[in-house]
Amino acid sequence: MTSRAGNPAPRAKRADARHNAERLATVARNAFAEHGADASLIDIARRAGVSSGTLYRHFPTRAALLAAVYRSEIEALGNLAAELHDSAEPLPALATWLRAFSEYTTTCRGLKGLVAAIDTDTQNALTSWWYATLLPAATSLLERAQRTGVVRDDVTTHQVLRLVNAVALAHEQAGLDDDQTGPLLNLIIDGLRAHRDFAE
Amino acid sequence: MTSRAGNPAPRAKRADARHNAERLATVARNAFAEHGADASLIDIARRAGVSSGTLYRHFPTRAALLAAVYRSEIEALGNLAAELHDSAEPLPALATWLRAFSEYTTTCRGLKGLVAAIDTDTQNALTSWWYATLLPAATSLLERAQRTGVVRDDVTTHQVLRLVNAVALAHEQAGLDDDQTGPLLNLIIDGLRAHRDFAE
DNA sequence: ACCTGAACACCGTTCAAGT
DNA sequence: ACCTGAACACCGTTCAAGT
Repeated sequence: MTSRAGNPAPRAKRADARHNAERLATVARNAFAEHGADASLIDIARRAGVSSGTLYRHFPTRAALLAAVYRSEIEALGNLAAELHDSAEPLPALATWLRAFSEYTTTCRGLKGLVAAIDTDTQNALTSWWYATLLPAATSLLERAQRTGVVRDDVTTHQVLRLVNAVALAHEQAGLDDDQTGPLLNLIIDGLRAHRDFAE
Repeated sequence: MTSRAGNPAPRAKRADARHNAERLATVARNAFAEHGADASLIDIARRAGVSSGTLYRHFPTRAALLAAVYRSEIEALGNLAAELHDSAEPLPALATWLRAFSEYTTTCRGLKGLVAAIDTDTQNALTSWWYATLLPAATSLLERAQRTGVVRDDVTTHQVLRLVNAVALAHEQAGLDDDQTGPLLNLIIDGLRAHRDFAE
């Protein structure tokens, strides 16, 4: 049964390996919070008390580490999308989700780096669980709003995520100060709405 | 007369120094075009046939090099703003300028890094000529549009520049493909317009 | 006045050698 | 199966020593 399962047999890790992976993840979470998604990997390994080789063994890529660190946040965003899809009107649902998404990436700085990897790493992203969680979540809300006619239909999910993430990224490196991101998010959501007249 | 001028005496450089600075700038322009604003400085020096120390002597900071490389583009944007201020209605003037700004930063990849430095480097930016060119240009158009009531008044010039630049940045690292930036810019400009009703 | 090149302090990534 | 630590190939930045 185990060997015939669809998933390629998770294959329980050895105790020490599991411990190292966990420790790396928690150290990484702090490091990302402090230095952003570009935090030094070598420093993370050092602070976790393991060699750099061990970090690479567990997390072959930076995106893999980021995804592991922010697993629960990503899943929460996935669930939120499902809830909003059932409980709110198309436009408010999308708006609320985008605001939540923005809050998450602002609170968890590293998350922005992962979202940005959607474009950088498309090859790997396509086969990763976090991509399979986040993209359909956003897509379901966006496309519904577009079908209903309340949101312009010339934008894709990729573009919207990119846009909101870009705002968060720009804000991050601007020296986070206060939550000045509100007005810009309102601007974006307003811009998303289907427009009748357009100034040229 | 020369020594009593307001500017701190440009003080003609020695011929070799001037030649090195020019060569560095042209090499840098290529490097930035190829690798973006993060292009390796050491590589630029190498390709220009000078030592890294020489690069630092002429351009003590990355932003200084970027500003030197994109001098004409920055001035062109300044002039364009003045023209549009006189020749076009508030909203179209702002929209056109933002589109031009976006085109410039897309064509000259490194320009995005300079604009981003407005936030990173505020200290130095405040005293730099490019800042004194770009910011007033954008501000004059934005504030006029706000006074006229056609653009929402809860955004600052900083925010708008940041936003447009962020879109360009995100688009750059997404693998430039085609000019997919059009729809997003339209979205932003649309969002900038003063809104009567707002969906929450 | 200007330039060179070494020096310092950092990276990411891989891979033989160990347990 | 997992880990270590050295090795390789890169950075940015500074500064004595030269011309």
